[in-house]
Amino acid sequence: MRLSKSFFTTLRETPTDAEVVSHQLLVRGGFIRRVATGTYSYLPLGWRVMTKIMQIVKDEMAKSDAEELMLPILHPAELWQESGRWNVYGKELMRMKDRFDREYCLAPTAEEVITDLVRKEVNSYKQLPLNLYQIQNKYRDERRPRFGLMRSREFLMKDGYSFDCDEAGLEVTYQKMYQAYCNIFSRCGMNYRPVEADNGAIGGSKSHEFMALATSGEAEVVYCQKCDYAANVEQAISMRTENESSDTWLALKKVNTENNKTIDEVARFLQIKPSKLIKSLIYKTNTDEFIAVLLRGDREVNEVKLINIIGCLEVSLAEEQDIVKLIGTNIGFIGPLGMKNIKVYCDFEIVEMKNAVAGANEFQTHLINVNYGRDFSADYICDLRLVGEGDSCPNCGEPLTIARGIEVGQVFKLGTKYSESLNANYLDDKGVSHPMLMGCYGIGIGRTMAATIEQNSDEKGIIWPITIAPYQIIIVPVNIKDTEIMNHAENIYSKLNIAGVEAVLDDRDERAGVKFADADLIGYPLRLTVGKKTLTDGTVDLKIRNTGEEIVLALDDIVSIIDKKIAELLRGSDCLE
RNA sequence: CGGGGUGUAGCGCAGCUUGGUAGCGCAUCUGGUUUGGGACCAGAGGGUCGGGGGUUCGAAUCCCUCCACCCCGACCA
Repeated sequence: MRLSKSFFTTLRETPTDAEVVSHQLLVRGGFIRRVATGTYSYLPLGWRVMTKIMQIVKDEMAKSDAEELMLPILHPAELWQESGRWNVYGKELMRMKDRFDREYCLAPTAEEVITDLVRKEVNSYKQLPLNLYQIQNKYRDERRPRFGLMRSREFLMKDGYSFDCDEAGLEVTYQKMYQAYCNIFSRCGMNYRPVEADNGAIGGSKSHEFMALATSGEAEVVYCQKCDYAANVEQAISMRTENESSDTWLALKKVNTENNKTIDEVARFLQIKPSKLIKSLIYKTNTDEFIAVLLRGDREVNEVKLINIIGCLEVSLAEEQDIVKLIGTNIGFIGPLGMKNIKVYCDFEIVEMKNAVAGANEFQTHLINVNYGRDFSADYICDLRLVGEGDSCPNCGEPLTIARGIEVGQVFKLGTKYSESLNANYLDDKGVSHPMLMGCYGIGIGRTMAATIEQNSDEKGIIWPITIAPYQIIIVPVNIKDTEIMNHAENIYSKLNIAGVEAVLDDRDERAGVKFADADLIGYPLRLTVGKKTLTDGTVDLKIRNTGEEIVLALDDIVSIIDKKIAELLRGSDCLE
């Protein structure tokens, strides 16, 4: 490609509406342009990167026996009603009607359509397993699209779906996809970590997310530096603390705590640690049911765990007026003793606590020497706490670390969730009908591109890993009006093309400084400068973007040395974890 | 959906308080001089001041109302 002929523009200034580096650099470098909130056009440069990522995906899918197909974006409401998700998915589902008032949605994911396809075509165990995928736009009416390509309403996603005869088969497929995803993100030069994840609205039994580690990430990841434990904080568990003391139960006592309501206030007032308190919270579910949650004073509730345990869709802290009506006391003095007409969910740690402090369900009053088993009980004892930095790893007991991450991919075991609701069955070798075991596997292509930039940039611009760079090398003739220099540049350009190197020639009538600045901004891994030295010494300068290293090359060595450098960079990206 | 903020040329902004018919830098176009890290000189083009309504002799500026966009808050690729 010659830049003079290319649809290519860069901005000198950072657009004010872009907050994170990936968004800023994608816009400044002329990779994307916004069309409306959460929707973007991909300019030629951006689309080249997207295509590179897709090619890696396709390559790894082919190696894992997954076949590519193409499903529609426009889905009829009937299929979503059949699976039950038409009502469950909520406002994120983009819904529309045609001229006859028939209802449709724009696909946020495609379990319904693929399951419908497979149930009609597959009857026998002999046709299984199947692993199918597509790469196509998806639509989610996000509450708040932001950060450019990181969270948009329309986005390109690779979504794959597998169909197996039984649990064992699904496990094999799942592991294959897991490995394929590791390969894909490694080849994209990404610093990522697979973590245990919640299944969320898609449902199913087992799931891993692939997190690109980045401070701008919206997700929190918990991991152990000693062993391989890693999980989304929503899902993370920690080793249960042992019974801290062998204290004997003391007599229950009531104390006046004046106007001290919060855990910190009460702890300070009574001169005890927050961990000696029992935190009592009242939640309201999406079906307007109230429940109580008991947690150690220094812990936070993991609402995702709570939702999964209750089996509802949403929870929120109850309003004070509802609490007064229900419990008979104000926020700040709620406690587990004498709680009636309300289900109590109690964290494991509460059971271990000795002589704790809790609200007395009485204004300005707390109870001391509260003990589980003697003074109160709960309807459910379960793990409800949000894991924090320094908690013990559930596998090895070492302190856990928390980091931020961008979710670039996720693999799910769906089991029979969709095959049962949509009747996707097969006959086994005895003629008995069974529902198929499904898995689904997604990668955000644009998000992968953005996450790569979050991890690879400097003050000058992007530093693409060579595997997904829009071009491998840019040739910069310092002055295009000097025909000798231009002849050399053209000559080198065509030689590199013949050698199969992805090269771009900056033949714009610009000063060298402008071209260098643009090359740094775009992030080409290699840059070759052709100038006066080429005429006098017969040499060109090769600059490596990620190291800043500069090499002087003789004209005759260009192709061989560049081949070698590219091979080196390719090896480098494979070595990343 | 709440809270906060912004809309003036392709991009970044000033002007608005105190109404008088729009300006700066970059980019673009023409000519010239330059040419290894975002050149210089001279000239030029480009805006229904987010939309609509109102007040006024007169509105970018004051009032009303819509709209768009961005940022912060219990969600997903």
